[in-house]
Amino acid sequence: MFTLAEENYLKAIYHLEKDSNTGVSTNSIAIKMNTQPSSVTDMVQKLAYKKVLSYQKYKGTSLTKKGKITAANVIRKHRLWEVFLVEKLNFQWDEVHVIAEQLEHIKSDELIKRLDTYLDHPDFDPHGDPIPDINGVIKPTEKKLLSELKKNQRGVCVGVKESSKQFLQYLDTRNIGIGTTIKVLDKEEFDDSMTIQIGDHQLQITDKIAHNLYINTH
Amino acid sequence: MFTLAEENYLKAIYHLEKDSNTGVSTNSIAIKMNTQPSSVTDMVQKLAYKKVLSYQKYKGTSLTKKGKITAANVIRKHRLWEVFLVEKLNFQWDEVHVIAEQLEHIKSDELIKRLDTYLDHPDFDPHGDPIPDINGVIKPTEKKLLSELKKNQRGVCVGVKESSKQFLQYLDTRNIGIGTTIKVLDKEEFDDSMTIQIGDHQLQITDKIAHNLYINTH
DNA sequence: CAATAAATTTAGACAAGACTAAAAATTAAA
DNA sequence: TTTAATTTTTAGTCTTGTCTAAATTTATTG
Repeated sequence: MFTLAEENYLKAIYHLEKDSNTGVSTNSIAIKMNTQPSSVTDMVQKLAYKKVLSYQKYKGTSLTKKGKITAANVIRKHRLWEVFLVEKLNFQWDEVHVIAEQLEHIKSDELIKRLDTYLDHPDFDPHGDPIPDINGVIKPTEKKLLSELKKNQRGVCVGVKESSKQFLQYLDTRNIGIGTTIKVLDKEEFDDSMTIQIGDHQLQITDKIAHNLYINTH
Repeated sequence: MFTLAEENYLKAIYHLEKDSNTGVSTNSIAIKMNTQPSSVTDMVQKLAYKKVLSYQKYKGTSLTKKGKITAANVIRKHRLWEVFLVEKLNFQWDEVHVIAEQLEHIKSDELIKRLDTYLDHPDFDPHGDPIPDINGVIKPTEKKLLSELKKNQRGVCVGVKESSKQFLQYLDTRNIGIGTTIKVLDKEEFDDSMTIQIGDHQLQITDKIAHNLYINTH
């Protein structure tokens, strides 16, 4: 198993690899981890020995399959705990990161299995980021306008197109925010209005609203 | 702030002090912590410097007020998490200790405050042990037979007087076990039978049952 | 393409927390 | 009350993860 420090390095490298596509440099890891490059070199050599990443001196690193799965599992835990903190303990979505950084290192497969069940197998965390499955797989997601969703499709709100005060206020009073899960219950052909489900209550919205909300779906 | 290791020492010393009343010896800590006496000496000197315990060479240690509060807070977190694991994630009471040992070190006062609220301010953990309040105070508890409780009094099941197979099976089928919270809804003068509440359902029991269940109350 | 700049690694050190072996203090016992 | 046994502490070492400073490799640029 992996230490707390090792897990944090794996997570950082996973994220860096994700949005760069090339090998991850020592310096970029150091910046992300808020540490010195020399510390990164030490750790990276240790992790290479443990076969979770491949490494050549001066050439940067990239995670092996084992490394990716391990990292994705830490991220899975992080995001599930975030859902718990927001959905059950009523934290705001922007307050949970620091606490989830700690909770993600709790070691118990059974705990995470039960937590996932308890939260009803969420697909996204409160920031709208997808939650990897137990095998580290993240189903590909698409960012769409709510208006593009079909009847019975579900997704999570990840942003707005228009950001006028009035619109944001509209969303706020209806408890729609980043991370909110929305399901399309019905679509009216006539005027493109929709009936949507938010939490346990329904809402009728016009197509103007639906055209200005970005939704993540699988 | 305290490190994980420091918190574990404080917790161990707190427990040892509780059931001995005298100064705590280096060896007893070593045994409890599953470590070497020399390691204990090192740590105890460090903790003395931090003013959470008083220490004289060769004379053993005892926690200061600050030390006791710190230890009790770790125990508070441990027990609240145990309630969460059993009540919300449906773990068995004997499966939760190891996981709670990890969760007790999560640092966030707000988290614990909200968890406590979410669990409806429980007084006892699933083993029947009392949960200290935020100031580290444990309300004195009394172990009574269920039959001694008055109407509307609450308590938590901590053991049985009779332990025949039939009785244990009776309890099992009615979801009564160690840690189960029981509230007396009504007492019948005529035959000393009781109506009690367990979770969200009610149950009628005879005085024989009530005379064989030990209950912790405040 | 040589020289300078930037990135990376090595070497050596440190703090936390643990261990072993040996020394010192305390307690028990003959 | 002197010896023996037990407990506790000290001294020195180890591992993990970090750091600084110096050395080395790669990249850049005039």
